[in-house]
Amino acid sequence: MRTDSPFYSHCFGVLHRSPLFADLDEPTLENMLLAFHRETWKKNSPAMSSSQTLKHFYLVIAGRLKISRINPDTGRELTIFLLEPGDVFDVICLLDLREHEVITTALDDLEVLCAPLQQARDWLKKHPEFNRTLLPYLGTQIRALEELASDLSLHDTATRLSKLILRHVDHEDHHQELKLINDLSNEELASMIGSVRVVVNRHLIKLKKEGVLETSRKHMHVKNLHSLVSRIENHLVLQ
Amino acid sequence: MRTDSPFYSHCFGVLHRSPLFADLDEPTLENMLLAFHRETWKKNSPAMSSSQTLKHFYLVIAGRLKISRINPDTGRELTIFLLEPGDVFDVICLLDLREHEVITTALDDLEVLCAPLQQARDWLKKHPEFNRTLLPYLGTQIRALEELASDLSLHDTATRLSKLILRHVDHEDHHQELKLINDLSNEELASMIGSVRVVVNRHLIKLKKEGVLETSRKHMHVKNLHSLVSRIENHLVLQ
DNA sequence: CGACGATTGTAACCTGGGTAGCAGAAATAA
DNA sequence: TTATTTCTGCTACCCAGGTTACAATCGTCG
Repeated sequence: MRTDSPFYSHCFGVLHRSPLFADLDEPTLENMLLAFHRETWKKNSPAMSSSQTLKHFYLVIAGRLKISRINPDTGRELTIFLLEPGDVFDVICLLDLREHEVITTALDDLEVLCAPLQQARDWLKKHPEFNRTLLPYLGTQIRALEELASDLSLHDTATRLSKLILRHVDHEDHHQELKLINDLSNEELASMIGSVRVVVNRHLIKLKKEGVLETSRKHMHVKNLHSLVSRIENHLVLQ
Repeated sequence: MRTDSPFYSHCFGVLHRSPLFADLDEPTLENMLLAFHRETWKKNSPAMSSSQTLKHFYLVIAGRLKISRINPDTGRELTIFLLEPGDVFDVICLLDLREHEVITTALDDLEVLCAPLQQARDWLKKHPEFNRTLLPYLGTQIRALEELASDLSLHDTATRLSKLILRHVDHEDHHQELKLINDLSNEELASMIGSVRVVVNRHLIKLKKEGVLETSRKHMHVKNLHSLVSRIENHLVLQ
């Protein structure tokens, strides 16, 4: 990658905001960036295959990348991760070099940096500070997975949906818009909580009628945050 | 810990069979063992609390340790991990030093080694070879969690139970006994697949009637492995 | 041995959340 | 503009898998 391109400095900005890279010093970062090349995918297209992630390591620069699994018999899909700029993929292959069978989908026009997987593993050895930032990053990923699993088994769909929304409320924004997921279809939301479009739609309508949410097509924002919270804590299912 | 005790050599044996430690050389292992002290819990008692795992790092030497989550409203439990000798806990705290709220239960009389968490983190820095073995270990943990989550959302209880059994068939043993879970109650099995005793019992009885399994109280072994496999692949639900 | 707790077998019943289907609205393409 | 696709809203229906309850059986411990 050329160091004088505007894209290069854009990448730099993304890295500085990523928990994985923010702590690294400039020379290390520059060194890493040079090993990457750029790849892109169009919105709503399948992205890297599981054979590619065995050979290459990706860093999301722009757009969202959905990592999911599908039951081929029923067509049901479960979103495992929803990656955003600053995230890397596939961390599991990085750890054990074994194939990781998942479906990847570009939810937006996607821009990633790509380096040989072995290269990334070398960084782990050579740059202990990268190792130091990777471990907490792994921690949050594992916690997210564990939360997903236990929610699926311990909570009903209404609670899971409320938790999903709550987790993405932008507290900085005084309108309490949702970040990352505010433009997803009911179908995509369903995939994130391990349910189905119709059910998500049912619950969303109920939440709207009760004045908790406001939605227009592919957009939603929270009107009554407090009610949303108490609904999760008390498992309230009001009429 | 004293290096001349029989317990010490027992620990050595466990470590040599653990994927996490098998690759380390003798001096490193000895060095690590010296930093540990021994702790025990009685069968069926709650083990370490989530505040303890923030300060200490544990290595299972004997007995099984169940890591689970509970929905306090319903009493439903989901087993997240079932740790056996050679496993360590809590890897998530090791990664990010944040509290990890789970329930731990000793399924047998439990013997663990315990070291200060900071000590374990130092090993990661000082012994790159430990780091090297930890990463693949993390990989298998993450894969297990991901499998759990997607099974919960994409497969029915019959399939999940069959997969659980299949995963624990001891192929070395020509009787195809189950390892690790062969003496668990229906209740515990249910917790492992995110279901409920009655449902697990229903399916087990069906499997027995069809000659796939044989069970006596708290014990089971597979009679027809082939049928079990095809039942998972084809999602067969025979009468 | 006898009694008590834990586990398993079985039945009756109920409902959350799934499937199937369609109409209308909104976005997108032609 | 019209045509086409993608979404949302809504209805009717159905069943896997949950709850509850109880009897039978097994272990084990005084």
